[in-house]
Amino acid sequence: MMALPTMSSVTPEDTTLSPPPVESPADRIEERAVRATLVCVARHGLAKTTFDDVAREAGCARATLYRYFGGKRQLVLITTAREAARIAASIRAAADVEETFEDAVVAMFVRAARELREHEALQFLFAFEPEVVLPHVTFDAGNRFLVAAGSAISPAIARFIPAERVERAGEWLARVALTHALPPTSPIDLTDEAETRALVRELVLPGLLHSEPGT
Amino acid sequence: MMALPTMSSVTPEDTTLSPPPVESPADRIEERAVRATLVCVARHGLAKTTFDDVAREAGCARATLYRYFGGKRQLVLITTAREAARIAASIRAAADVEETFEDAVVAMFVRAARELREHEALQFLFAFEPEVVLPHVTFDAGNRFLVAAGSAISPAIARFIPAERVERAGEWLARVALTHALPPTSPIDLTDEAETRALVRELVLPGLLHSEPGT
DNA sequence: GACGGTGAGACGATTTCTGCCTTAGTGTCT
DNA sequence: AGACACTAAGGCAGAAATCGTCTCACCGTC
Repeated sequence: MMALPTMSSVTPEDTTLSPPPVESPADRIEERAVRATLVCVARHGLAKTTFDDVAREAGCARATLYRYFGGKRQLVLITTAREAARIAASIRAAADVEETFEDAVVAMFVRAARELREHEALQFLFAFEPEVVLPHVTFDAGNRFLVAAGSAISPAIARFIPAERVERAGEWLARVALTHALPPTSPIDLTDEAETRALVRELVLPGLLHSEPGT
Repeated sequence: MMALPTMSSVTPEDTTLSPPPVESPADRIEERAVRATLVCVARHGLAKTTFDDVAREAGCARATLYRYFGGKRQLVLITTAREAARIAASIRAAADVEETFEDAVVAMFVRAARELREHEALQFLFAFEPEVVLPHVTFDAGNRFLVAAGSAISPAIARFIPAERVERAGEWLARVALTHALPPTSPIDLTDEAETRALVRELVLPGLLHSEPGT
């Protein structure tokens, strides 16, 4: 069960320090709306979440949300994009503090698995509205999701891999991570660092460290 | 997160053995509907649960539910009554296997706390729709809830208490249990057997074992 | 074959949700 | 002070859902 997030007491400083800490009210409303969307989806599911719910949870009027987003569809799209970017950044950050390639890959796998497992909205969708998410993480006309995920993590492994193979390596890492992180449950728990290291050492790294570039 | 209960594979035998194990289809549908209601409330909350949802979850047609129950209101009432009876029976059963009064009281408290904590539908309501449940567990024109709860557990303590004081004792035990089991959280975790035993020994039993009957 | 019970679906009535609008209130800038 | 930008609150009409009831086909039992 999740804690009740009282949106009235929003802490003005966030953990993001890349942009200057000034926060325009527009950013705060957009931020609150995105958070509220996630809270509502985690609580009621996407189908049962209304625009009213999000506005109430965000502590603003419906009209304000219409001004920022065009409607429920766009709100969900923006929320999804934001969450994807946030998770990708989190995964890259986990890799950036590691010294070796193996450590970086293990850290990314563990971080990715934890981000997914602790994501209450995503968990709800996987459990009760899989038709909403499954099409996006499986075949969707050219593996757009896997390609995007691979591109997102490629920067984190660029310092370990020859440039011409970074994209392929990133896509493959994303593929391996997804296979183990998403249902159906795999025998390996990617949130467990030791298990993940064994997997990475035995099965993942050998495929990435050989010298021939492949097709 | 809860497991996905596939209602299609309903086990024909239940743990209830008081009535003969024959189960008419009417009982099975009513049983499925009650279960489905709890599942839906745990998943979406009471406000967002539609009659359609319950019918789909129960694996039967909406018309069938209308035949058994008159509508959402009655369905919820019957479900509530059934759950209350089930939990009360569970609490009594926990007491019945104990030898001493102290053991019985401790067992009832622990069982009650666990029933409440593991009750996903109830947890959802407390967390997100408290206005639905709070009026019933607090002042509701004569403490109907506490009186009912006390009467429900009185049979389990009748063998330890003089008959003329059983009702008052049951009502008081229910009161103490509720104070600690419901939010706001108390320092004592009633699901912890040792903590509960200390509470019972120091504060609960002394009030019940003195000889004068009170007003 | 008749019968009772069920699932599936259609139907209007009602309620809710959506998207857009106006109004009043608040804080900032000039 | 006054102009201005922005937002909360709520009204409104159309769209969509939900509700309650109905009919009909199907199926197992008698």
